[in-house]
Amino acid sequence: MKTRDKILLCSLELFNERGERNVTTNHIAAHLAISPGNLYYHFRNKPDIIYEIFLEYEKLVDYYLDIPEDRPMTVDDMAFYLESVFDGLWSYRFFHRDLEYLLDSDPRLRRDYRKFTDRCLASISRIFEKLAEAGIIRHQDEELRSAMSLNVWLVITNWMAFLKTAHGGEDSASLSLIELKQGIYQVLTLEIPYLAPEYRDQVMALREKYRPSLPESGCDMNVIAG
Amino acid sequence: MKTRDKILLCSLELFNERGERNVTTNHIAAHLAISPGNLYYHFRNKPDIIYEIFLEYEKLVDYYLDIPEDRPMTVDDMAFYLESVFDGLWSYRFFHRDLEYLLDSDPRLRRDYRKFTDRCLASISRIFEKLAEAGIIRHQDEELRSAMSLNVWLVITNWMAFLKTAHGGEDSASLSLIELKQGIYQVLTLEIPYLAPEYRDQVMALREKYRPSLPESGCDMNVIAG
DNA sequence: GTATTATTAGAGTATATACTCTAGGGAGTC
DNA sequence: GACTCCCTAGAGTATATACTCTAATAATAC
Repeated sequence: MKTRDKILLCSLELFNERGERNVTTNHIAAHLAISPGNLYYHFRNKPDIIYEIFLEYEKLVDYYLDIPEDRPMTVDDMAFYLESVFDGLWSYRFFHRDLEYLLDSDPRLRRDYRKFTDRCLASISRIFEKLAEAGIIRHQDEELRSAMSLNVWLVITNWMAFLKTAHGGEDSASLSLIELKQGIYQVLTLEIPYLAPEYRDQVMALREKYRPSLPESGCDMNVIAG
Repeated sequence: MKTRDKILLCSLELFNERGERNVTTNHIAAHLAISPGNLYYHFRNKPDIIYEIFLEYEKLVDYYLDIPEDRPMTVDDMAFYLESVFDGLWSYRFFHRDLEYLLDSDPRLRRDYRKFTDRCLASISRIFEKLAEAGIIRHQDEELRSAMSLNVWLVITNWMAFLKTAHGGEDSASLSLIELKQGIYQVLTLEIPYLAPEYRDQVMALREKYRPSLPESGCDMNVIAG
């Protein structure tokens, strides 16, 4: 593997584990057993590294949220979207943690991230539309659909922060993908009142699969180090 | 005003304006025209300052979310709760921005914040319960109510981050209380399907008051510096 | 008054952080 | 061999950051 790619991979790992704020370029170089000079040969600065990682993240989520327009949507599709998005969120979990600071440090990233959010919201809205076309949920007007999509986005992107701050162990590092995916339970909660009766049981069964198993909070049991 | 209180007030202002990460103890001292030694006479370290500010924030929100148990709840009460909570969020807006880092820096804060979240969730859930008792929304079972409360909490606490990252001007500082309160629109969106027919129009009218007036995104018009 | 305590100034320090600069190694080509 | 190009090492630097230390001043108690 090329040094440049090793830097990106290692940075992502360290950022995810310790948070971008706690990872310096010197840490990254040391972890790879290369010199700082070497790292700065490949990247002009830290925001450049982060920007490249964002491009990967963006690409992944765009791929996941590609909506096939040649066939109706199924409940399985919806489950797949949810699983995928939470997978992406997990793989690049450092990103949403320090998002505001990162965007303040890099105008390019701010611009791109804004467009990225817009695409995600549009995709979520389109998913709702296609779920309605397939008779899985009831039709909603455009305005309600976009407000709902935004709520779904807020729940998805904030679920991890909630887990890290309100639940779990002594530090925010202890968090597992399993717990993260309990966010799917929360997202499906939003859909409940809109479900068509014919599909209600199926979706409720899906939701049940993600029901949080841990006690509400204040307990460190069963927390798996991430 | 006592130096100690001045330090707290100035810290809060600077944190809110620039983000905790961008404000050093030296900045705070300089801004108050006092010496670093003086600041450290009053506070052992930076997390101590933040902890004290959190205690104020906690006290304010606890006060706002006190539920009167001697009378039924009204739609006006609900509006008041929403307005109040977003006011609190605005006054201490630095806090949720760097929450994860702050909690990692101070175990005391982590513990207290967790309990604080639990109380907020319980209050939200109690509000739903009382709204149902008053016939404003339909009754829901305990499990759905707590999942809904959690979604409300996620939307409330993440709405500001969304505005700062996905909308608005070139930096996350440009944000107004007006825009923030459009989060109320999002919260009320969650309640729509549960509204009792008799109250539907009233709540929908309330919601309409907070409808976002700005174009969806990618536009810098009308953004008021905060 | 004096003694004591609370408060303040301000220089100073250890460490960290992002980043630079120079020198050079290794591989391919002529 | 010499030239070039890509890559790397590693010492070094300017700045920032959180915090300390000492001495002096103001307030209060007796």
